[in-house]
Order: sequence, then C-alpha cells, then structure tokens
Amino acid sequence: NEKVKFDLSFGSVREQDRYLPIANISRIMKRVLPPNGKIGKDAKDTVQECVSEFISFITREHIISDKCQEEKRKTVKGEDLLWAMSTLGFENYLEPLKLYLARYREVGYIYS
Amino acid sequence: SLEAVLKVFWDNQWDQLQYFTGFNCCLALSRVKKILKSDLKVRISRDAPALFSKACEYLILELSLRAWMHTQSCTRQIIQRCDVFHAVKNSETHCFLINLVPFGPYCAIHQGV
Amino acid sequence: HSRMQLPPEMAQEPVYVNAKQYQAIMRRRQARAKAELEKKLIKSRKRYLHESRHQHAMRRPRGTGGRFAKKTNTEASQQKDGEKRNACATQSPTSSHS
DNA sequence: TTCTGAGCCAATCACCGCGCTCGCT
DNA sequence: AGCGAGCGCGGTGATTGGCTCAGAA
Repeated sequence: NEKVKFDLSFGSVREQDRYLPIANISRIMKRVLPPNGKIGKDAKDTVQECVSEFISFITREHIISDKCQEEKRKTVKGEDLLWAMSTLGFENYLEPLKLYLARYREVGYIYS
Repeated sequence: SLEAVLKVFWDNQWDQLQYFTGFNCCLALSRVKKILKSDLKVRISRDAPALFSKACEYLILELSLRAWMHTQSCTRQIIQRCDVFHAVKNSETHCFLINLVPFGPYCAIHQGV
Repeated sequence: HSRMQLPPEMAQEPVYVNAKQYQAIMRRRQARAKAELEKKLIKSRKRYLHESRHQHAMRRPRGTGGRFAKKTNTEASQQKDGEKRNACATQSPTSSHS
C-alpha cells in the first residue's frame, strides 16, 4: 500500500532493493579510518553504488562467460563466483574467501 | 607507502579470518541475494550471498583505505567522492568501477593531485 | 603493468584499466547504454526511503542541539494511555466524551 | 577568512533470518 | 536422495532530521 504509493519514481526497482543499507556501508568504511576520520555523504553513496556494481560485475561475467547460457536454470554456486573473481583480477580475495566459505559451511548449516 | 599499507591490510584480514569464531555477517544476506537476482533470472545457491557478503566487505574496506590515503595526501580529514574516484582510477582491481564514479564539478580542483 | 586503454565514454582524459577486466567492462558499458536507451536508469536519489520513518523522525522529541532525546516516562505512559483509550473506544463505541 | 555539511542521538517499523512446505532435478 | 524458491512469523537494527562546529573551500 504505502510502498506502491511512493514508488512511482520512474525506476522499476526501489532504492532499498538495489543497494545494501547505507548504515552498514558507512560502518564498514569507518573501520579503516582513525577515530577522527570522517566520510562525506556523497562518498558513502558512491561506495554503496560500487558494491552493487561489484556484485553485478562478477555475477554477470560468470553467467555470460561459461556454459550457463545453454544450460538454462543453472544455479550460481560459490565456487563458480570464486573462479569468476580469479579471472577478473581479484586474486587477493581468493584465499580469504575460500577459508571464509569453508567456515561458513561448518557453522552455518551442517546439522539436520 | 600505499603498497605497504595494503599488504598490512590483507595480512590483518587473513589473521582475523584464522582467529575468528562464530559467523558474523555485517551485510544483509537477503539484500545481497536480491541484488544478485536483479541481474538475470537465475537460481542462487545458499552460500553465494554469504560469500558475496564477505567479498563486499573486503571491497568496501580496501576501497575506503585507498580513498583515505588520497584524502590524507590532500591533508583533509573527510573522505570525499573525488577520493573514491582516485582510488578507483589508480587500482588494478577496482578500475571496473570507473564509469560509476563521475567526478563532481566541485572536486575538479583535486583532479591533478 | 597489463593495462588497456578504455574508449572514452564522454569527453575526458584517456583511462587505462586492468586487461583482465577490459572485456567485462565493455559488456557492462553496452548493457548500461541499452538500459539508458530504454529509460530504465534511476537518476536521482530520494530524500528519504520510507514515509513512515520520516514521520517518525519528525515527531520525535529532541534535546537541545537537535539530537534525538530519550522518551520520558511521562510520554511513555501517555502513549500507553492513548493506546488503551483507543482500544477501549473501538470496543465500546458509546463511551466517548461529551 | 567564510560558511557548508557530517556526526550526534535513539524509537519505531520495514525487513532480515529462520523454519517450513513444495517443486524441480 | 538433495537443494532452492516462496511464504509466514517473530525479532530487530536501519532509518531518520535539527543543531553545532570541524573543516572544506
């Protein structure tokens, strides 16, 4: 009701659905700053847009590049995304993300 | 000195991963999944949002660190959009964002720095 | 060292990018150009995201300096009282004042 | 020097996570 | 068998603006 009423802004997707929450972005950015460091509002917005672009960049590259096009309805797996990152120059991310993925599978959902 | 700072940064990230206990997710997994699905109609595995959550965290941290380096080189205390632009333009891994970070007109004075 | 020059999108200085990302960047550019042609791009941001949260912030009590203040016991009891009265009014329609 | 604009505070409520069922492979 | 989409239900932290002075210009 309220959502539809105020989402007549000619974009089809709402801002809340295209970006991660700005408060989380800001909190993570502050982690690399000294206590007296500040962040401009437009810098926060820019990084917020960069994060969404990053997700789309990796995902679209994976979907387009490999055989996922012929095989319809394939599911995007974590290992595929790691491979896509390695081909796009994110070598620094690989090893930490592998370890993080292993840890997540340990504690996240192993019980049933 | 930027290279040294970045090396320290990645070493710290690796150490924190080794000693971390429990699963702390500081970015909403459902929101990450929504952004993933907005691109193509495709099925998303359960761990893909978690992986991207951490990857986005690294992206934000490294981008902010590089931007802060430029902020300091200009003897400022507030990260502005032009600092993010400088970080993107001078980074091998972040230059794919170059089209998203237009230079604000009021930032033109920092373009040559 | 393996950097490739990106075709300038607007009038700007030449931009060099990681060779590993060059093809993907070009594909992303084409997708954005197509989206812009279809008028699907969002240009400006809203001043706030939710009308209800905007109203909530606007009618909240503020201390000196414009900061949000803690809700006082008086206001809490007044709000609870109002809720109770509201519920009572819905239950018994003839119990309103004069 | 002038004067813009980011941090500060915390209460609501939109949304996040989780468990569930159902359909697909 | 396994695995993800979709839905409903609590629980909760992101959202939010007026004023001040740090600090951009």
